[in-house]
Amino acid sequence: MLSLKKYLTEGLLQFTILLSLIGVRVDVDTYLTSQLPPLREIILGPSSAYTQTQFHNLRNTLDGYGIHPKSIDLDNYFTARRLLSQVRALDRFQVPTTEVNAWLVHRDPEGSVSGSQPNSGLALESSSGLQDVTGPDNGVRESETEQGFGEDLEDLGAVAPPVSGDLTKEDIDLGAGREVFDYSHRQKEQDVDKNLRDGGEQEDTWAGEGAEALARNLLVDGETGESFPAQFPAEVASITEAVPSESESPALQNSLLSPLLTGTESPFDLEQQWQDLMSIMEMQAMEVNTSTSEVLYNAPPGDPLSTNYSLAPNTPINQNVSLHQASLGGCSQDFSLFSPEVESLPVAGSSTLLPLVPSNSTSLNSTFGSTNLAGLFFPPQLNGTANDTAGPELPDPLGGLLDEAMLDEISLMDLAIEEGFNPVQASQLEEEFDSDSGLSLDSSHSPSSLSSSEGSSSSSSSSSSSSASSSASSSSSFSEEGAVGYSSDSETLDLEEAEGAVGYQPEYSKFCRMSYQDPSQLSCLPYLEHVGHNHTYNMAPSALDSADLPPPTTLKKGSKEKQADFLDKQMSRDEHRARAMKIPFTNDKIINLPVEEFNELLSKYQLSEAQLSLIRDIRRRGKNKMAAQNCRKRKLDTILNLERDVEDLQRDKARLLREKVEFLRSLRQMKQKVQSLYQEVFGRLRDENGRPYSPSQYALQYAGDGSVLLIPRTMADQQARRQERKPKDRRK
DNA sequence: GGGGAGTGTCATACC
DNA sequence: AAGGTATGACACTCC
Repeated sequence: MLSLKKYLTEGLLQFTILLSLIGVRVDVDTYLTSQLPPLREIILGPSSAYTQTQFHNLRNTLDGYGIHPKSIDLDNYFTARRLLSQVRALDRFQVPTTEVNAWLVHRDPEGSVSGSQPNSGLALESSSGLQDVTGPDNGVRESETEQGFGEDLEDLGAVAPPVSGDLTKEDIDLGAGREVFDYSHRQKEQDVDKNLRDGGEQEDTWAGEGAEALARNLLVDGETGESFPAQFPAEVASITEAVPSESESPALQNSLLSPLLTGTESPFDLEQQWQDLMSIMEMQAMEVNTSTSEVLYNAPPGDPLSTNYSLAPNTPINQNVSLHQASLGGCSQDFSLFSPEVESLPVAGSSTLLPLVPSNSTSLNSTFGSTNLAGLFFPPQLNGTANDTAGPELPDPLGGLLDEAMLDEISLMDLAIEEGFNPVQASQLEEEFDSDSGLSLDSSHSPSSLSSSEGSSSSSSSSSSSSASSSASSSSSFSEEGAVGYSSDSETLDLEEAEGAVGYQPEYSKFCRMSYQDPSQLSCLPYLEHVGHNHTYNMAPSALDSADLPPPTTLKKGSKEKQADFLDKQMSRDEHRARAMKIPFTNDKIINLPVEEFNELLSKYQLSEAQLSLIRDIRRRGKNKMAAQNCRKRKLDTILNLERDVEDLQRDKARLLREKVEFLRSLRQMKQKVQSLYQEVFGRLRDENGRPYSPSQYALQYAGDGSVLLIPRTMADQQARRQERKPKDRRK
């Protein structure tokens, strides 16, 4: 992490210096928002090849800003820009495209040196990243090495059906959004959809869940809802189209793969992983959706991306564009082809856009984790053609490059999750809890404290009732204990008693009711400060009139009279009624006295039937009022607790997902080690004549007892197929 | 003037 | 059975 920061910092410095040297003002935000790389890398993870397109996007966007393509500072410039975007992505769920680093480093020399290292990781990257989406027009088949790698990929079981690009797209892209966009195309697809009902249904699920969940996220095309999975399609496309046809020797690669991949891929439900990641994104979307999504969705009609795309609908996703092409300035046709908006646009007959079909487990596998695992782990030298020419010492197929690139991507994936998700969301949530702002404040302070005080007050109410009932001096004890919700301070009591023991001070009693004997708690309840309703609407006019009659023979309207008027206004309906009916005791007592004391009190006075009825109504209503308040507080408390539980669960889920990613990374490293060992052991094997075994004819088989056997490839292939069937059968 | 929030009240069920 | 509590629904006021 520290090294990464240092790296990025240096990049930023370079970027700044370069900008000043170039003298070009660059609107970084425009770049970043128009390219939208992050989620793709997050999902694709270790597929360094796909960052190539981003690289070209960088260059393409550069065009619009007037930097000459031949500028010698271009690479530095782009590097700086990429680093800047990485920095910016640190606080979000954006994965810096470190894959670009690997690709760039090895891609540049590829034009001139590729032939010298046909089996290196370079071949892997260039094949998957450059050749993959080569459209029909683009036709330039790249080196045989790349083709061979495509075959390798296919053998990994992570390859889409070996069909033409169009058909592949038809198979994969069943997105509803696309149908909306392209009705004619949709009509054509309907027949296909019928045949692919299962896949379509599953995709509907995706459209309903994934797209909806991610509609707020950065890379979701709000119109088609496919853009987010469209990150996969990019890889699917690359992988699929990198494989023009059935492998020449499928058995060979299958057998080769079997010891390394079978059994390790199956335990993981990659679709589930994908959905988990989508969950992460979804949660992340909760954090960043507002700003970025708007930027994305509100692209102006004249958006150069869409415009460019509409002008050349058949333009393939030109991931195929090589660095060489880009450096020559041929970037105009490569416009931001990975932009989600562009990818989501309907392109009739286009074989390049391959929106993800989750139902296509193969494609899905090829897109996430395992694909990358498989693809990265596949030893290029195991390719028969390449291997036959290889020396006796099998070169490390992936080498440090692959290790580095892959681990970079994985670590970036973690970084994205940790930096983008964890701090932004989890810490934010924690901050919310800690700072207790907003609802959390209410939750921790007002509701809970209220509820606690409420509970205590309730208990104190009952206890006060019991204690009051047990105590001899009911009145005093009652006043001091403050009948729950209607307690008044001594001043109020004095006023009440001075006024003939009628009513209480509603304004203050509201506070008391809310704070339950502790008005000081109101300072913690800002949302209660404005509460000052006067619910006297149901007061009987007669009662009001009688109650509001100014005291006779008072010539002086002094402060006392004003105070009396104020109190009159503050009195509740029942208080006015009680006053009108000349009830000889306060409503507080009526309401809060224990039954025994209440009855005792009633027995002390000669009350009419109307008075008794009113008193009982007052008591009933008063108690019900408190009950309603308690009920509402409980309700609010429940909601807040549920909210907190949800947040806790979300945090737990994020943590579990991070752990899952960590496990996947460990698994990948282990696979890599196994692969290295495999290559080392196989490369050292010699037949009776001292010659190395051909990987096309032999393979190493791991036995259950830990031993390693050299067996013919055909046999290994058969075993591999058997192992492939087992998980399927288990699922059934 | 409409609508949300807060509150009181009623009816009802339950303890 | 009476009293108390819980809660949905409604009405009302205030903002």
